[in-house]
Amino acid sequence: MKREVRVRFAPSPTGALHIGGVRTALYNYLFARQHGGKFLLRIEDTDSGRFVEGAEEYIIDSLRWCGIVVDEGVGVGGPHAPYRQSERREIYLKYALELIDKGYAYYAFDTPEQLGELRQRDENFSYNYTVREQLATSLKFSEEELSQRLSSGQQWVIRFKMPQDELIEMDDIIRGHVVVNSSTLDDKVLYKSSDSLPTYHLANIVDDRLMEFSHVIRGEEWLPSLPLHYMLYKAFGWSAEQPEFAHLPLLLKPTGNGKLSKRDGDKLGFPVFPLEWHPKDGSDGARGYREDGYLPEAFINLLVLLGWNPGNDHSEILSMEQMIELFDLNKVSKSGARFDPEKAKFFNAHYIHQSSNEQLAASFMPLLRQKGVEATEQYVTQVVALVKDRATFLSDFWDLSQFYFQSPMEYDPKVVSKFWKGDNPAHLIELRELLGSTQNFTAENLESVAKEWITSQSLAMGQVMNTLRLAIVGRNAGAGIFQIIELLGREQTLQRIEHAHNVLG
RNA sequence: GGCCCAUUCGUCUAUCGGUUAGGACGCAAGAUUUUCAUUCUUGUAAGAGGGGUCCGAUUCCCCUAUGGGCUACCA
Repeated sequence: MKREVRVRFAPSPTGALHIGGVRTALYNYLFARQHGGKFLLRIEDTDSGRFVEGAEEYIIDSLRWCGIVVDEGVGVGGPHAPYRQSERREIYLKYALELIDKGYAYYAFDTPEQLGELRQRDENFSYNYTVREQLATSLKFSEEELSQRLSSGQQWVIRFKMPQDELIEMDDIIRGHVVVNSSTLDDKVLYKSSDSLPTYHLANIVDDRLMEFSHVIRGEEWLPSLPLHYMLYKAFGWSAEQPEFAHLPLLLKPTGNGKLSKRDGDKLGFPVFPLEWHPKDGSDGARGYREDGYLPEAFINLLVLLGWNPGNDHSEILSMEQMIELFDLNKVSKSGARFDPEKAKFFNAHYIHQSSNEQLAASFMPLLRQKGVEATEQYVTQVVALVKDRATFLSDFWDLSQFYFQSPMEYDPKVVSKFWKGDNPAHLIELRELLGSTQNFTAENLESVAKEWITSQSLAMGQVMNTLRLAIVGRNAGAGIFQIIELLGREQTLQRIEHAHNVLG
């Protein structure tokens, strides 16, 4: 019997959501949608010390921008609410105590200072079966001493009693069968009295069970704690209901070694976060894909391919719908994926070229208004049609199209020295007359009229055309010159030629 | 150091033991073009090393090397 697919994205609100995290969310989402299941958002804020204001909103905004829809959880609610672990704190202690009752866990009274000392004395110190009987734990205390310590207000933690020399056999959808000897593991803290909060491990297992997840899809950094998680499920007697696991490969730096970090983006000139991040405490923020001019479709497309591929029978250009249809956890690669900013650009350029002129114009209008440009949506749509093939980012549009809205402020010196010489300026005056008197002011007609004239005068096509372009555009770039001229209109065209003469002589 | 995971063109990857090792990005060349682009065509470039198993290994096993992750009262 197959159970209902329920998966979750469970970030910790310790800062902006890294693109690796977005990819994890995306894979979870695709998996859920493909199986007609639910995608949940849970916030794991059990570390009061690392809480960052605004991080949760950032996470929600990022998912929304990417088009990843949360079915249940923080921000939308649901039958297992609350979904913020800090609001579930009263749940966890019960489970920790249950483990103590069953003999799978124990109280430990070591202070952080004492532990620090132990680690300093022995570099390889491990809190495990070799030392727990000697340390200040409930394992060696009499009941009286234990209750005395507990009631004295002394701080304690509950640790998992990792068994000695037991083979823990695990299965991972991506990595296959993994076996670890329990003796190499330590007694992880499950619950701490200092803030009455569980650690990740306990909260994670308890919540995953309570919220009835069928699969846990998370980053590879969690693989080392998978044995502990297996042991916890077993200790609670939940092994039969335990979710299936899939550990995703990490996202690596574009160059050099190590996993992608915030500083790589700063150094190499690309964003590591989906959205711009402004910490409320005034510390350094970071740029985002959205603000850099990426389309969300391009962003998720480049992200989905970092660790997964639809295979040779399919294009790498994938819409969310196609991703949902094709995604396959079994085909996720095992090794870390190096992020390639060049390919990111390719995807964005592609999606911009594919976008409708109306859509692009709509996102361009606000920027134009900011620049103080007055233009109708219809005109902007026509402009966009002519420039979009030259754009890689939404943010390229202004540079690419400024001359459609304003006369050239300056003329590219290189182009000037190449074409504003000899008889060219004089010819341009003649061409101006011609354009001024041409009745049918369309690109097609203008072009044939101009070419006919150039040929009849035995002039060099390139010389005349480029001089004209210089006067109209200011540099050697842009769409076909007659398309530009048609859009600009007769009056503006004649004016610009005249203006060029006035400025360039 | 210990434990775990990984290793195919520069990068992302395909290959379910037998292929001229395929695709995409990048790069290069060409075509189109009055400019800049777009687009199209072609090219470039790979199984970490060493042992096995097998008629046959990129594919399965072992060792080495390299890379990565974890090793907190962080997630």
